[in-house]
Amino acid sequence: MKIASFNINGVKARIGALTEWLDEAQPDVALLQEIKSVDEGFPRELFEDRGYNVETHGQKGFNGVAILSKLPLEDVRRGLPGDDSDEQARWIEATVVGDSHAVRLCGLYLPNGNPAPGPKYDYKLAWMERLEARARALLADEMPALMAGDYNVIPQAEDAANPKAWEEDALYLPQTRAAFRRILNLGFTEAFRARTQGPGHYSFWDYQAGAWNKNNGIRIDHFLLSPACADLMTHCEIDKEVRAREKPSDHVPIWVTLAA
DNA sequence: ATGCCTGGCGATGCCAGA
Repeated sequence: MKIASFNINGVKARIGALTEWLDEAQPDVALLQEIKSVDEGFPRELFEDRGYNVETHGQKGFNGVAILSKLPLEDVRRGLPGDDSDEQARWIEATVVGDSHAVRLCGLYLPNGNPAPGPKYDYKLAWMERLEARARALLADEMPALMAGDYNVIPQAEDAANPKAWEEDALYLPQTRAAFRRILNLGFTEAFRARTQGPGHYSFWDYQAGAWNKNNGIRIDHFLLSPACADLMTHCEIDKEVRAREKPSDHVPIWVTLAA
């Protein structure tokens, strides 16, 4: 089972890039972030025509997440628990049943948090506390589970081409990285780092200042796997070349395969 | 030190992104 995550930076602006990638990468499941669309405006037929079931959790203008899946999506839940007043669409989860295992799939778009300090950074840290609580509950369920998406977290210096430039940034502040580590330390495996070590691996390049041409990137899109899910992982890769195409997102897809 | 580029909204520049 191939499961991909992709921050597409606007589904309507990315119809060409998104369908081209889907047709060639052929993921069984795609977790999408930043659809920037309300549910009624999501071009679901485009994906249904390709054999995908579609579940969205959108809002007007910003944010928004979706799941495309060739397998039926069961027990779909929208919104990260823990704050009923939070109106930002950043979390969706569902269960898929593979040949040998059912897997709980969570798609997330973690808040950016800039500028820090400030209310946006407070919201980011509070959101990460709620994420930790949900992560604990997923472990307690014992079903193989993963949480994938745009974490807006640079975990280590090696995950940025120029880490010095990020020292005051909400993506890399010590408190941000500590909150990310607390979730890993519950027992989650960061899929990419379980397979690939060393610097030079990125998932985002800014549109500005020639970041792509200079390979001035950061690695902020991640898959976190529960122990039962990590046991099933066979591959984890980043589709870097997607960033060089026409009218690209500023993020590229990351994917895992599971023996599920 | 700041903007660089892009999408969305909606009609004009501004906000948000990272």
